[in-house]
Amino acid sequence: MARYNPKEAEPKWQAIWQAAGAFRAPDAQAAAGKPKYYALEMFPYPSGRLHVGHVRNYAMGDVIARFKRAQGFNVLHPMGWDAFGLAAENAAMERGIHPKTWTYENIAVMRDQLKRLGVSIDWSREFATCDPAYYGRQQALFLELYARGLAYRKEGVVNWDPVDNTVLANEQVIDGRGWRSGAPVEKRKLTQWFLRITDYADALIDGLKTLDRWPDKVRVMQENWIGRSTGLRLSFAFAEATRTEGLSVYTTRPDTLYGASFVAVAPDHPLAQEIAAENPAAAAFVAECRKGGTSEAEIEAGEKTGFDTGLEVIHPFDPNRRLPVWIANFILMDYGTGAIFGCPAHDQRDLDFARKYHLPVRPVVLPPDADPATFAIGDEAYVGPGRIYNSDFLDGLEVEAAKAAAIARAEAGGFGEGTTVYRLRDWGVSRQRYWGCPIPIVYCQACGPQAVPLDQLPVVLPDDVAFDKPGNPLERHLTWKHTTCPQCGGKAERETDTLDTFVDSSWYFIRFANPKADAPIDRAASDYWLPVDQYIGGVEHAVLHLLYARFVTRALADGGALEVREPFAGLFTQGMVTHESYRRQNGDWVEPHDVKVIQEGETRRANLIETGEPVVIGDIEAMSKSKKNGVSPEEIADAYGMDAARLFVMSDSPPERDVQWTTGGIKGAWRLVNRIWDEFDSQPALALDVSFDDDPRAIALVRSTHRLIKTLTEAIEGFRFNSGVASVYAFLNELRGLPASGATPALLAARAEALNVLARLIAPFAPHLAEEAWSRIGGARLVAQAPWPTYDPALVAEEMLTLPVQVNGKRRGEIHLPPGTSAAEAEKMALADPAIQRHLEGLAVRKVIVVPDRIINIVVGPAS
RNA sequence: GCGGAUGUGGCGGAACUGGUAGACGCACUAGAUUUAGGUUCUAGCGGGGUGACCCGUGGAGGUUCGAGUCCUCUCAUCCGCACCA
Repeated sequence: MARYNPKEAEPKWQAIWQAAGAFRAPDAQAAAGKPKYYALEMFPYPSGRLHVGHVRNYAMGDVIARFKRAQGFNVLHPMGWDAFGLAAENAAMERGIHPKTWTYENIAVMRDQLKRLGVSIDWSREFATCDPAYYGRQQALFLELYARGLAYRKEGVVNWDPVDNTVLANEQVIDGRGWRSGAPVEKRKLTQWFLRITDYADALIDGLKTLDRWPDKVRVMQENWIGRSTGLRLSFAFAEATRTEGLSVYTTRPDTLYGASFVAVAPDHPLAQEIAAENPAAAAFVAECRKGGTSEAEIEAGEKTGFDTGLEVIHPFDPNRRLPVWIANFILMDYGTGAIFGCPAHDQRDLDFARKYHLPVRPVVLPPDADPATFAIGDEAYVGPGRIYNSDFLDGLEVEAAKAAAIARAEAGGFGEGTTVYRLRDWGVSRQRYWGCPIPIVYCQACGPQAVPLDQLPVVLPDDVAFDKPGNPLERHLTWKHTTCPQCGGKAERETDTLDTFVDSSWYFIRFANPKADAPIDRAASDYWLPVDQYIGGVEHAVLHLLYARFVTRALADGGALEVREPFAGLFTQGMVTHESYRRQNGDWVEPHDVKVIQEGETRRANLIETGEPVVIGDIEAMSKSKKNGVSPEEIADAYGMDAARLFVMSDSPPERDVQWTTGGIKGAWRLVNRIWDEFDSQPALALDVSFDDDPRAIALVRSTHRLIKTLTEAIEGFRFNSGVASVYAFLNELRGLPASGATPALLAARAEALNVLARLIAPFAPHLAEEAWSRIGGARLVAQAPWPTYDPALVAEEMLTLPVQVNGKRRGEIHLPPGTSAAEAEKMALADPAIQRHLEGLAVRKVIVVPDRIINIVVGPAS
């Protein structure tokens, strides 16, 4: 008996897998005949070290990959690096190390760490997005989008992060702050490159319906983000004859037009600007809005303020009515037309505004049971269904019908049209940073912007750059940006902005299909491997990365480069790894390995190991550098091995939920590793071919084994890894009750069979242990190459069932019978049971419900 | 405010399409081995009575022979979006 030694076994098997090429995905051409399976985890940013969250993420993907491989699929399970980004530049500024050096060194470290996890990756396909071989092809794709008008340049107001010194996409602004720096975002006017994602707004919404293996949450988030709404765009004519141009407003409630009591425009609206230019009071109000617009307190309070311009517009359906035109702080310039009509009775914001400025409130939608004579609006706008009244030609219509009628009238009158608007904006991809993919465009004085010819790609980043000053080093580089125009040969300058790193991650999964191809996309290879069958990562990418990737895939497919339109057929968003946090008396955070937790009965306290100083046990939170509550994979591997860590992060909570890292938990997993090993280690030589029938315990074991195959297979397929591991525990408890030696040949044979199956079943979870076990029992080749066990449905069924017997719904006894026993027979047995009879005394049986092989319920009443 | 989820022992969590609630693990208690500690093993472990009885899945109703599961209302927590017309 030897204790399992992961420190020896893990590197040993990793080397053997590598030598055997066990995880190499076949080329698409060679792959025919077998079904394919593409398992992918979101590739990491090479920050420099792996954390336990990564372990969980990659272990889950690995379970799927190994499982599918064993089931006979051609599995593609690649790995790469999302390697461009700001952190590298920050390192350059703080430590004087070149971003490239920093990045590739980090990659080397993390590759090593990943390999030590024992994840079954095809390393031959590895690449980093900062490899010129990758970003050069990305430049080619960008130019293709440019040629098709899907990439374009325009001047616009952009989100400027003053700390990171760069532009941010709308998706990267959270609560008015930069998603990385946390600094309040400023508005700036700049000329920027955009990708025309809005062209795909409908397709991206409609496509969500086909993604039935995506979490609802993510689909809903994307749908909300795109924010499609349908309504009416209509033009209000001004009462002032000097204004010939109408005021265009957008509404989703054209049915309530007769309830309009004012019109309002955003402070940034051209009309507001125009008025502000002449009217100091208006200018002051607009300035106030600008200032307050970004203040959180203002938004929180939600107070509506406005400025009456004195202008009036004519109601489009009733030329006799005039509506005042206001500038209002709650109107957004970048949604719809930046102008609205206010219907206070049926919109809460308009109501708040109307009450403040004493504007009329005129209800036009009558709730189903309300009396038109008495119905009135109080402090709450009525937004429910009903019938239109007070509305001339719309009277009597239901809301939806009235919308259609109002739109039809507006269209007929030539002053409006039914339209769809989106919240989604085009994707701004220019970043004023060095460490990113150069945008392959040059600007010529004579010819304007020109695409860099394909044969001049990649446009490579210069290495000799300095980070001693803020701003973009590419801008300051002495020679890099100076080039010639591909059109006229004259002097030209390169674009010095680089692409948002989310562009890099929008097609990497396509490149994995054939990362060596000359063309950016190998059509045959990507048609074979795509879509990704199972994508795994954190929810934090629900809108950003996942929406961009869906867009880019569609755009490329429309250009004929791809077959698939949805890149990720299945998405799984895994939970985080959390840990208790600890603080010293002075408030400093301390790391878990510096803390000793003492259990006294049911209470816990903690001390610093070194000084004995008591520390406060804090909240359970996501592991983070600032809270110092992280645990490094190295520490864990040293103490327990990677298999124990993998088992633990997958066993303690459902995969979609957070899991709390605890010492007790990892020790439990380590015990499991040893208990499994002990079973294999104590197994005598393979038993001979005997009949299991000779020993009832043997038959029982065979049945349990087959049941385990079924349970575990279904657990993996259903992403219930925690239940799967639990079933292994239960099986082991059963195995432990059986003698390993000195038993009947039948039992020994059943045991051998059980271990043969067990080694294969645990392989996805604890691959090194499984190999060690497999070799201990003389399994053929590697367990990584062994087929997934299948079960015999006949053996999965119990031989004997225990059915509860209820009397009036309360459990009063049980009977034992073989499965398939007839209802009549079961009823007879239940009624004959002495324990049951006791409860039937003096009562009349009214009804007996028998659910075969499940339960029996006897309904009784007083004897008549 | 809108949208999405989640509430089950001391803790993480099981329970397939309504059918024995608490699998499995952690922690805890007692005992055994070793004994410096840890490890390992055995037993117990929702609450109450402690006899084969009652109560129990956030709360209140309801449907059903039977509800953690379905319906209505309600409370709490978490997440996302947030003046989107």
